Amino acid sequence: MAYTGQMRWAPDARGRLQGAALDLFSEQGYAATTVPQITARAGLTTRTFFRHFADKREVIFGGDEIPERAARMIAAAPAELAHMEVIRLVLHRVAQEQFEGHHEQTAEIRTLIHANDSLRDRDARKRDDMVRAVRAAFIERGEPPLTATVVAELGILVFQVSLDEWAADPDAPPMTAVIDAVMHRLGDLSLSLRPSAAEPLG
Amino acid sequence: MAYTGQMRWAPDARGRLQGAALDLFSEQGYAATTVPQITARAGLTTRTFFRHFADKREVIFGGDEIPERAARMIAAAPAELAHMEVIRLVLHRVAQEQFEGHHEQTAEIRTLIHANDSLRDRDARKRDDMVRAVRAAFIERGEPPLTATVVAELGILVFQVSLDEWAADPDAPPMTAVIDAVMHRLGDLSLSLRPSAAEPLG
DNA sequence: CTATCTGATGTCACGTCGTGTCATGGCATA
DNA sequence: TATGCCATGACACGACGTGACATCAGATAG
Repeated sequence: MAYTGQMRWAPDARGRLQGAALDLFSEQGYAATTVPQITARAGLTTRTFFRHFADKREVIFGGDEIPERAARMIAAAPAELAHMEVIRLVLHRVAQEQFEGHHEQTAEIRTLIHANDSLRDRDARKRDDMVRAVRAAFIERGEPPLTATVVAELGILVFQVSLDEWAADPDAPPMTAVIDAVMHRLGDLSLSLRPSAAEPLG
Repeated sequence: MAYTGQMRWAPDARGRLQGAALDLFSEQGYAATTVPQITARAGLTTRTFFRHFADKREVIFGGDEIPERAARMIAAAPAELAHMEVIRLVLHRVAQEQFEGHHEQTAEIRTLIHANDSLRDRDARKRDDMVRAVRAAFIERGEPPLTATVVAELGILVFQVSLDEWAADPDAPPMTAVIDAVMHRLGDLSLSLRPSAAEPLG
């Protein structure tokens, strides 16, 4: 299936590499696919692959703008909103704009990631990157560092759990609904952290 | 500093490799240290390194029994304890038994990890492994899956934030106190998730 | 005391990843 | 036509990680 013709100056080299990689990963698995295989299918050379992606995993994770967008949304959120309501607002918008309507593709990528330790590594660090970005945004809002840390961790916790729950269920409700469900469960659990709260535990 | 003598059958090869690696990492940095350098200092060969550690990073992360121990503690915890009190109990014990008294060494390792993306990757996946173990333990206790997921994520969130806060501060209070502080902050923040809670926000 | 077995280590060859460096080919612009 | 820019190619190379087989110390049996 490798192109023998002159693809060198065909447009969208990066996109061709991503397409070829995703195809091969689903055909043979991630580990069994080599970079030369990918570039052969895309009609490019190995060296060019590493000009577009820092390493083999980035062909899946590359071009993620969620941290920046989330930070901007937090900065633009009404000042009077409670911490976790800012989180809810941002997550809803990210869900709608980035994921809703791409359920199948998202599920495929999540499956791929969960099947390979090297990709799980990278996915877990991406989560950490998101936490850092959100934390910085809340500090920018004037929150004390520990509060910003915990809010950011909580927000990304909700995001990650919701994303995997949503992606794993073929008949899942809209991702915004999953987010709300996770946040509600979080509220239940946190009750026992506040002995002052006078509600009995379920 | 490389041993020229016959170290081949000297005891504790694994420990010698870890010691040599940690020394070299702090002297030259992680990325600049090669596996042959490590094995030369430990008086062994490259091949032997990879018999003891699956890859170069595992010389830092290897031999981590926290997930198993945490799972056993959860299984043994009194059935009437609220979710987050089980978490608090387990985290206190892990803090006391694994970290208290090793502040300096812990801080050094955390610094090393935070300075290198490849190690951050691995550290982030280790966190995910802990979440999975804790989640499984709560499911074993009879919790529904989503509750188990969120409890586990929350628990490990507290652990990770507390560990880094504690390690980063040379004059930190006991780690158990940091854990309690983080959990208290978590309770504050979660208030806004429960509109029914009648307390005003701080 | 010797034979044998076992497990850790050594030796060697190899494939893949990822980078440094310089050469080349298309395209735009003057 | 000349010039420069930039994406890509070509090549060499070091480091990572693995498979296969050889070797050596110590334990155990006879």
